[in-house]
Amino acid sequence: MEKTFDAAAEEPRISALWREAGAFAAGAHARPGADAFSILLPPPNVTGSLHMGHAFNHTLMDILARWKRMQGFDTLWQPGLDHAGIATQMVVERELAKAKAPGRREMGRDAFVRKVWEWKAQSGGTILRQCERLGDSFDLSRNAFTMSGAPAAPAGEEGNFHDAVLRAFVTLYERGLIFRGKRLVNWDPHFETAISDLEVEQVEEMGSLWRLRYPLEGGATCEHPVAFDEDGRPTAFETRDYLVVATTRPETMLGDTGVAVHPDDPRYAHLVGRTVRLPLVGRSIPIVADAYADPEKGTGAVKITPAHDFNDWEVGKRAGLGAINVMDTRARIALRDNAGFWAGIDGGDELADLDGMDRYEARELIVALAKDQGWLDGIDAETHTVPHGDRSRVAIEPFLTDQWYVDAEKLAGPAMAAVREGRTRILPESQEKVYFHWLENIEPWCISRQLWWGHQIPVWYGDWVDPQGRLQHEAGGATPPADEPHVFAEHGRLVRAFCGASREAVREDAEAWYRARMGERVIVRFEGESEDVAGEFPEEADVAFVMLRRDPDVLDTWFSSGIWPIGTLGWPEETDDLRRYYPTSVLVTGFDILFFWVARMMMMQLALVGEVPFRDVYVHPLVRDEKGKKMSKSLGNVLDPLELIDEYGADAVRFTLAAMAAMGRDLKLSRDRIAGYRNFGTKLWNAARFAEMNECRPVPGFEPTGVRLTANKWIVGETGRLRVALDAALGEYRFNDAAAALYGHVWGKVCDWYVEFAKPLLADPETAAETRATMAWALEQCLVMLHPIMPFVTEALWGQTAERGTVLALGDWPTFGAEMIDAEADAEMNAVVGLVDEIRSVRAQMHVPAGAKVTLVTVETAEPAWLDRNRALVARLARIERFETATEAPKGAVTVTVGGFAFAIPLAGVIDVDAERVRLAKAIEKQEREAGGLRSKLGNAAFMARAPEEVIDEARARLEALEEEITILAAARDRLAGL
RNA sequence: GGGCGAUUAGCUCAGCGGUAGAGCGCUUCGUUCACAUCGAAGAUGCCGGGGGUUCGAAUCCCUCAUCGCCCA
Repeated sequence: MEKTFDAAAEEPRISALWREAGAFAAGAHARPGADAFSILLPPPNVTGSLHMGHAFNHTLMDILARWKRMQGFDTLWQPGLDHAGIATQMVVERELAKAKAPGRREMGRDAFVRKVWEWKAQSGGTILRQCERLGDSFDLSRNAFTMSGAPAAPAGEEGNFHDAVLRAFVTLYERGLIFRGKRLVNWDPHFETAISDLEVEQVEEMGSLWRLRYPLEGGATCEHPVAFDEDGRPTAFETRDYLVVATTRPETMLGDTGVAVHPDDPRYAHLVGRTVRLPLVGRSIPIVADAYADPEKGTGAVKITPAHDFNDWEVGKRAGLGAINVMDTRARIALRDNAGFWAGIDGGDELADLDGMDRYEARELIVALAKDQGWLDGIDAETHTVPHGDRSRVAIEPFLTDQWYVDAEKLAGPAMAAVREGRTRILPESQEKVYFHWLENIEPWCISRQLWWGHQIPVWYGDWVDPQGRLQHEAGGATPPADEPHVFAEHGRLVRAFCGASREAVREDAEAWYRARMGERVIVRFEGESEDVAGEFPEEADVAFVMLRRDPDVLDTWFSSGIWPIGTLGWPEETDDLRRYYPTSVLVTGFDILFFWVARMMMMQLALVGEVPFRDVYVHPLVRDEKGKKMSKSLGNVLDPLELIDEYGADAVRFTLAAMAAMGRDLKLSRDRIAGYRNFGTKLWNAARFAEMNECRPVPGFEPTGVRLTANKWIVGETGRLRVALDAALGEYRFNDAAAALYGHVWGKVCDWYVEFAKPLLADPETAAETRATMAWALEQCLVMLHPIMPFVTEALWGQTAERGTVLALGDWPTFGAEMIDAEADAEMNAVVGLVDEIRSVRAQMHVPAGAKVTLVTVETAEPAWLDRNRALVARLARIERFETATEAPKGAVTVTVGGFAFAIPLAGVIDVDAERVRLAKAIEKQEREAGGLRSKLGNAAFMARAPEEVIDEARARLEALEEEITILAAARDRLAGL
């Protein structure tokens, strides 16, 4: 064997081994009749590449999957990719621009979608190959994709996911849980699409607060304070014929439809109901009373632009103000063909200059005009939060449009109940509160996107026909009848919506509806279909013809990933997989997508199949850099997991992540830490190397509880202890405890002590055979139990140390436990360890040369039995040459105590009396401090009366042992005084 | 503004009612036949401040301070 594990060379070979063995197939290594353990890979974006967050998330899942698989559960780890609407469309558009190819608009929708599929075939899914480097054991034969089976999907992209998404939409639509509405949305002017609340990030920016003067109409005036007394009360006023409003967005004044003041604001009470004349525009707009106007902020009067601000929208609704949209989809001022804008005004020349201008240019121009025309009252610097699109990074524009919404409030109830009733657990518990808080305050979820890459909404529109059979072609401005839920106003006319999972279903539905209103001779066609109706009604000339146009929008990516749990298992078909693996066992995810994904999956699965999607949700922290900063490309502090794997090996990276995965806190990753765990792998490797050199090979039928030698019994017991601790930790997602238990066992027990104990035993023919077998077994168990966290090095050693019938990934997880512990062996070896530690410590402190051999004197008539039996070990580990007994410690010796026995080490000529005096004094002081505490405790009547008996007994026993040691040490100190 | 969390050894963090822990770093010693990606030994803590509950508090409660994060 080499001295170290060559991760770079071995890892690909081992990955291939697993692939060939089909080790990750669902159900591999399942016991007959085993329960299922299923876990979903949160589908990475098809555009993505593996970053540290994935590496962490995947490592935790892989540990669970490998552990459960080895335990014999019917394990499914379901992988797949997310089509990631905006992100992918963005990437492909960027690629097209880079290649100087025609852009999206030039090539048209169908061609563009084909391009995206081409791109996906070529470079999508890189991330899944990168996952192999990490050791992810998901079942790639079941790889899913959120766009599989979509109409334009090329060969090889078949699947049911598209059908499932449409089915989900139709089901929710039919149950009234999806609706269409005209309201303000968060509009991304860069991508020209609506986005949901969650995709908006609030960014704090330095900005200005502009004060604008709006002239009062009808001779109204207001008194404005100009001087104050020392208590801040106004003492002098000036009469003004204008109102000052403060705004951070002067450009939206073009769409103002009112000015609000607080109802209790004495300054303006008399003005409520009057009007102001909007500068530049010339529109008369009312002054309204609304508590939204904060008397403390600005001037206390606030301009109201319902079409461009969420708060103003609400004020406008309350006050009955109209909403005038003054921008286009790219957030440019749009006035020319804007009928709503021109209604009732004729406007000044400046408006022509503003038309078509970007919103920020328009802002500058309007401020300049205000200054020139004397209605700019002043400018204050102010910081404020500005909403930004999380993908585009541009300021979003509240925008009045028709969009599809999920009535999230109705879905939230069952999602909260499921957690409240414990059908789904969220861990750590603190995340439950976050979950509830969000669901309790949930707003309708905007799910339509004005994009091309995604699931096109399965809704078609045809002209509305009223119950009397009259077509409403030109019903401009008509509002949909209240009793008709499927009727909407589209581009100024009424349309009837038909929703269905297939064209056939929609055609049938539509035909039935139209025929009921217009007679049997109605032909329904989809846009793009032939308009030739001759074949169907050859005899009839007066056939009514209805054309259905599909809603061009696509669904929010999170709508489709929201059904990931059932969609990947074949829903809406009632598949065996669904029965077998649903609900999934656990979802492992970062808290950053608790709302985006987890809560929505809960809502959607409960709505669609009436059952929770997962039993447990383990919410893990985010990976940050060494300084605790979120890793980001712009900060340049990104640690690339692949680079780290190249440098330290996948096992080291995985172990580090597991070791740092304590619940509820961010984890800060450092290279030192990874190097440390790489060293741990080397340590294990060399223990195996030692075993190989000593011909320790697994013995078939080896029975660990049948060993005779104390040291062997001891390591068998320690191994049992580890299994219990490890399973307990993993069962509660305490990955860091699992990692610590393994580290402590392998390094602290096996390597530090058992290997050393074994050395003399291996040299003695009497004890060699049993020790070889035990050593092989103990190491084998280390490999097995370490495998979920460090799969590569353990698999390599597994294959190297014996002929195996199977890969370790499909090895059997142990079930032994506390019954393996032999209390006597435990006590004996602990005494040996204690003695060796004491002697080593004394030697180091007395500066005894490392190579020097010394004598150990038991200050007693006879040696304790445990020492007698383990002389060879102590001799070797503590460098003892001779063992003696004496009733009194020799002069010039140092004293140590172990298990109530006093041992002396004669160091005549070597001993530094002063150093020994200091050492003893220090030891006694420490013991006395503890003993003192215990004595006062035991002397405390309240403690004796109220503390549990075990605690009292424990304290007594501990005090007794302490006093014994103190006696010995004190005697040693007194003897020293004579020197 | 609302909510959540953190404050423990030089650093990064466990522990969350019964004797203060780990890794890294640091100091000293060591080329003993598994391992220098190593071994042995060692130092370092009023467990953020104050108050309370309790026989007993790093751990539970209150409060203050500081720092994060999420939602407005």
